[in-house]
Amino acid sequence: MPATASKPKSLSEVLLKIEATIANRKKKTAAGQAEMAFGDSEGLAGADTMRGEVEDALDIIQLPLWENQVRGLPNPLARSALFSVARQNEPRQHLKERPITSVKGVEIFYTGEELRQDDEDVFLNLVHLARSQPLGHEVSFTAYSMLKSMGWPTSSPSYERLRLCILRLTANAVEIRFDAGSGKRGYGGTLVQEFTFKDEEDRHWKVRLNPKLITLFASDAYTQLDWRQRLKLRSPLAKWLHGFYFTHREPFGYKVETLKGLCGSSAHQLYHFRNGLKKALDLLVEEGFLKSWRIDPVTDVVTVMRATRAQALQ
DNA sequence: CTCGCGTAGCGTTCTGAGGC
DNA sequence: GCCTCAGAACGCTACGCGAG
Repeated sequence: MPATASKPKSLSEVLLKIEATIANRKKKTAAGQAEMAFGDSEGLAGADTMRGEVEDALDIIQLPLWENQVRGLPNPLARSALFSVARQNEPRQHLKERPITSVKGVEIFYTGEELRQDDEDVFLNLVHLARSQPLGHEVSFTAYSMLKSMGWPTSSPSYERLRLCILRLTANAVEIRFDAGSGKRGYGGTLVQEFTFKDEEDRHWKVRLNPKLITLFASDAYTQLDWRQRLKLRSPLAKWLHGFYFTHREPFGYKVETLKGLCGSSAHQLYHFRNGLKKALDLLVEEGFLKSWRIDPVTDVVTVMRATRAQALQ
């Protein structure tokens, strides 16, 4: 098997490679042109390799390099029921081209096993790991480190839970259309493109994300979520609200019923959901994310006041 | 020290009943 | 229609252990 040019692993490596290639090309120009004019096969092969490398390099797509204590969360995902808060012990539904409840300006159709907040945790973390290299390249990690970084226990059920989350994120089809700043955008595909569980040699799990995911991470399409704050929230509804209100600098008022739909709650009665909502909002105040909240007794509209950064850090 | 696994019991969440 | 509360279900956690 002929040796192939190794793929560059990071943006800086790619840039170095391009510089080296260009320098090399300049050196060879005079002699190279003469060789190629005579149909020198090595010269042509070299030119092809070089073109491939440069094309590869120009195609590089990389996520924004946010800090370690935050996670990049695409607004359309936070403002919809794609990652729902459904009861944990309820069997997950298999959905087929199901329209997902979302705010105005976001349209989502989903096929696959129902996704919940634990899937979102895993997805956010995979994207976080993937941000340091070009999208579409393999991301490698140990299950243990992944569990630790999500604050999950490292006991056997958690490994299985993590495996199933990645499986669900791989075996689906999502169609997202949303308005962002400069007009309508969209994404279609799986959330995780490919995975390998536990490489026999190094015990690492490997996943590959779809490069087209970059559409969801344009500067006006995603939010940098406070990860440590999210980790402290154990209730799925509190996690969802945290993500939802994180994408709103000045949150609008939403009716309890609207929030129930947006978060994909499985509560049968609205007052049951209202109870859970009150507890979750209290939790967000406790963690310093919200300054206060209120449900209007007449209109049933929920209004929240976000804490300033300084207040949140206290 | 990191990683992976097993298990008992706790805790969270939802539901239905009963009352207002 | 809404609220409170007790019971049920089961997922999650704490803890300990072993391997590398």
